Amino acid sequence: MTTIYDVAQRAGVSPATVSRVFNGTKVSAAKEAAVRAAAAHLGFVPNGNARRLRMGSSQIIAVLIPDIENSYFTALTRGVTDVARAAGYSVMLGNTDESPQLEAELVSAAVGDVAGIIVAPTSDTADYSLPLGRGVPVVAVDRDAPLSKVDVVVADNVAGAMDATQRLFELGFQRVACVSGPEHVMTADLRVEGWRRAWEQRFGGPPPAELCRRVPYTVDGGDEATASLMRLSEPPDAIFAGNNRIAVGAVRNLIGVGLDLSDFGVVSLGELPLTLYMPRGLVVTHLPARELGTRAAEMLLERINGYIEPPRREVLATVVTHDQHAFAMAPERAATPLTYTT
Amino acid sequence: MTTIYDVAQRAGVSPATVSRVFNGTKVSAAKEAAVRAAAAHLGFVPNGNARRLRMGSSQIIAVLIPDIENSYFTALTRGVTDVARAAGYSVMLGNTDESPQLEAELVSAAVGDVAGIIVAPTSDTADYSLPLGRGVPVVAVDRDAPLSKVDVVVADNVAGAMDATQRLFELGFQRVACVSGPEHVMTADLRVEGWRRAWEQRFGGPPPAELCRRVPYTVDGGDEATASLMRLSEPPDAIFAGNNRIAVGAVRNLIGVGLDLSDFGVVSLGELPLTLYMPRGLVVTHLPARELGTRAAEMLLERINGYIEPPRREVLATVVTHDQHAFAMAPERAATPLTYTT
DNA sequence: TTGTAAGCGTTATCAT
DNA sequence: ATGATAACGCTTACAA
Repeated sequence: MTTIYDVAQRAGVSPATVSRVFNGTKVSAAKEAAVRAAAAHLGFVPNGNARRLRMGSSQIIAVLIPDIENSYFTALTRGVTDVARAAGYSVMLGNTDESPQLEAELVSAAVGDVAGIIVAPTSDTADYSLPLGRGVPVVAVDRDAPLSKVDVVVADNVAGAMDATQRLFELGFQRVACVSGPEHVMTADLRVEGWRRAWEQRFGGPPPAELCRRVPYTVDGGDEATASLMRLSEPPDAIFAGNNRIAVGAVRNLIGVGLDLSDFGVVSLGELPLTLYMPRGLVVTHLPARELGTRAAEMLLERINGYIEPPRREVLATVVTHDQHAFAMAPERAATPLTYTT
Repeated sequence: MTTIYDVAQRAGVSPATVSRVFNGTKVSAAKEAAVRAAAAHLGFVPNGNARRLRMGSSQIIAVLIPDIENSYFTALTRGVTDVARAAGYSVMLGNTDESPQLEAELVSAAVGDVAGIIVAPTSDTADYSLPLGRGVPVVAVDRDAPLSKVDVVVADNVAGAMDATQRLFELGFQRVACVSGPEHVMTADLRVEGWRRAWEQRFGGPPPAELCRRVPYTVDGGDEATASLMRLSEPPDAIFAGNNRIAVGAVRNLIGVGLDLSDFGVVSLGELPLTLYMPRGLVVTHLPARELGTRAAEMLLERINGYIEPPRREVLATVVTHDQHAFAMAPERAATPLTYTT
């Protein structure tokens, strides 16, 4: 392995000068040229570990998400990588699989390797005292981390869910059910809350308990919950789906039993990727996934750079973003899109 | 920052003993307990940079993909992370955005930080002599890297494309056009070749040049190419789409102009994510995305662990995988799925 | 501007 | 089984 000593020798300078060349410190043009020539000749690449050990900083940030195959988290990650790269940081990716235990493992693996951590907590009991204690800042994204004093960037889940549900009421549906994610997952809890509020505002009372289901954030979860809901003696005439996968499962189930989605309301909180058709009647509330990621990355970089004020909490509105993939609906439908944004 | 010296002092042992405890070397039970207690009390986490510097190895592998927001590459990445984690490695993620220059930047940034690199080359002129020269193994995935002697794992693109196109002919379509990715992107080239062969086998001669378009691997690319194709004096009656995004663009365009997909053939090489509806007439050839990732990771780990035989090249068949998200089609359709696998 | 030299926190070699 | 100690490759005072 070629080191700065090899380069220095070949260029006829001291190791310090080589280091300076690669760090932008002032060096005479002649020596700089010699160093660069020598480095190129020897194929020298600085040893990142040595550099980081010496400088005590890491230039890597960890991103821990529950599901790398969900376009929502993928868009979020894209936001992070863009900001990180622009600041000279690399991104280390971890898939927590919605498992608090796996998340904890990944966090402790990351500490000692990274300059900071961006995590979508898999549980409202997640504890980040380990990295925090080591001086590694943490930013929670998409979901709160109530037990730890960390910066937070989340979407306005209650408002988004409430608006989405209200939209179904406005469309004339009466019995709007809710299929949300697991208990103790913050986004899932808040989306139920939004649904509940819309219901109360509409009818002046709480919704029937049997109309609300909590399932994994998966297609199958949405499918099965929908099946179960439709077996009720008084089934719903519309479903508020807590995320995109659940929405797909719901639609899959409804189509499977031959239901026409123009007569049955479905709303997805969160956009669908690469959508070919938006079925008639499907309403989509867009979540600012990429912005969540960029904002989280910006806040993390501030912390890394020494910002020490008390934790901040930012709530991003569910923005009016025209989904470039969502308008492949039939022409007559395109004229009056049902796509709904808060 | 707590170091092994702090722990050693508190536990009344030498730093070496602390190191041994954390590396599984034999230590008396009493001392081990003391060390662990002290470490826990102080919140000690080993410094990865120091360890890696000393050991000369990194426990991190870089994954460089062209588009983190494409479910195909996301599934591939998932495969890599699973294998990597099982072996105690972390994954560093880079988005090359299909840009050879950006890819080169990410590669040189990764060298010196990682134990190995898995990359989907953005160009058939990609050169990996830098990492290779530094002893950092590289595995090319999804696409070949003909200029560098690296291990390769790819799908059988020619066969997949050929079979897909043949399927359209079998369905009775006559003028099957091809919309593939950019020139010099290997998968795009090979998929054109597969289409060409199917055409030749069907008609005994080469396809008309104007029936083949090369565009970016994007929805818009597929949309625009389709529009252009349909303006031909003799337009196609079916389209072979070189990847999932292009397929979505093609379908979007066709639906936009009011075409019924039961009368027009479209085949996508590569699955669609979270698909709500499979339009009648849409054929999907599945690519073994996750397997590509796991295999690439396995081969890379072998190299990292000292395997020094000549470069290997593995071609994965486009497997018979029933896409769990792709069967939400109308019931009568589900009975005779058009989903096609090679 | 340039060189010398002292660490950064760990592991591994050598004694004990 | 345990402890002292010398690297690993780099950055950065401090000198010159």
